Amino acid sequence: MFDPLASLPGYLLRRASSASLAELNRKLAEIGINHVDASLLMLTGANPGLNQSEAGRILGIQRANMVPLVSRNEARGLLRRQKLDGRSQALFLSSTGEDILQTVHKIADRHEAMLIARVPEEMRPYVIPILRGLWME
Amino acid sequence: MFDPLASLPGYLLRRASSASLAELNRKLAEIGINHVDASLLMLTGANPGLNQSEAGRILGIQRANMVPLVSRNEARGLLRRQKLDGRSQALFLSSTGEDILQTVHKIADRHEAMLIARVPEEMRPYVIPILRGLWME
DNA sequence: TATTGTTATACTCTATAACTATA
DNA sequence: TATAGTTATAGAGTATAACAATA
Repeated sequence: MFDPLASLPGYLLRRASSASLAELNRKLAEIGINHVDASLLMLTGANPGLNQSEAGRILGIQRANMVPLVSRNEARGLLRRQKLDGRSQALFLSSTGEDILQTVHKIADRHEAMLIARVPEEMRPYVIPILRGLWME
Repeated sequence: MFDPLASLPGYLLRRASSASLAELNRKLAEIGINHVDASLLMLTGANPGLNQSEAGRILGIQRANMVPLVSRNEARGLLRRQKLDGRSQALFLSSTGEDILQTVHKIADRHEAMLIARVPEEMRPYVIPILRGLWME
């Protein structure tokens, strides 16, 4: 059985991404969130007060889809919204959110370490530059 | 604005994969198929007569989800099914399927070349080994 | 007993269009 | 006019459970 896809970077990218995501979501399920929630918490933790649309642009999530994402994390008590002006609202972590973010970082670090460990040591310095290159928009 | 996700291989993997996939699907739309159809055609072209479940296992697609995938490509006249024994059926490309596969290969080659071109030249030899490493199952 | 193909279904993710309120 | 947030909805992708027929 020959797999002609196994030498295509685009295909490998998709399979690697999907496997990594599934594994990360299994880990994050322990604290009741998924990888999208985690990315929003990490972004908000690093940029308190950014607004919802900015967060969406950085995360590649459309305005309309930010609504249920922010709402459920607010409902969980992890995020809060604060009116910036009449139309935009700033996002902040609650104190519970700050605590959860520590755990998120631990889980993410463990996950990233597991990923990188699968790459031969001499190639590891190239992982991030290569992935940044492949991520074209 | 600081993006703490931009240095996480797992996150870069996801964003790179999603951007690459969207671009590939735009190209494949010209011939009326998507990346999953393309992967099935390529696999079947390389392994005529493999059965539906085998194809699903290699492509990471569940049995149940192979049904509509194979059906629509059969309905398009690209694939045909042939009874192997009472329960399994072998997959083959039709002659139209063989023709379309040539175009698929051209599109895929163009896509992969575009991807790889975005990686600094001295790092290109590491792209496939790194992605294979990151693809853990 | 395990496997193949199938159906039906539910759930998540993402995309689009339209609306309001505001800058 | 352009932007922020929102609602509603449609489509695609994926996951699960169950079933019949067959190895």
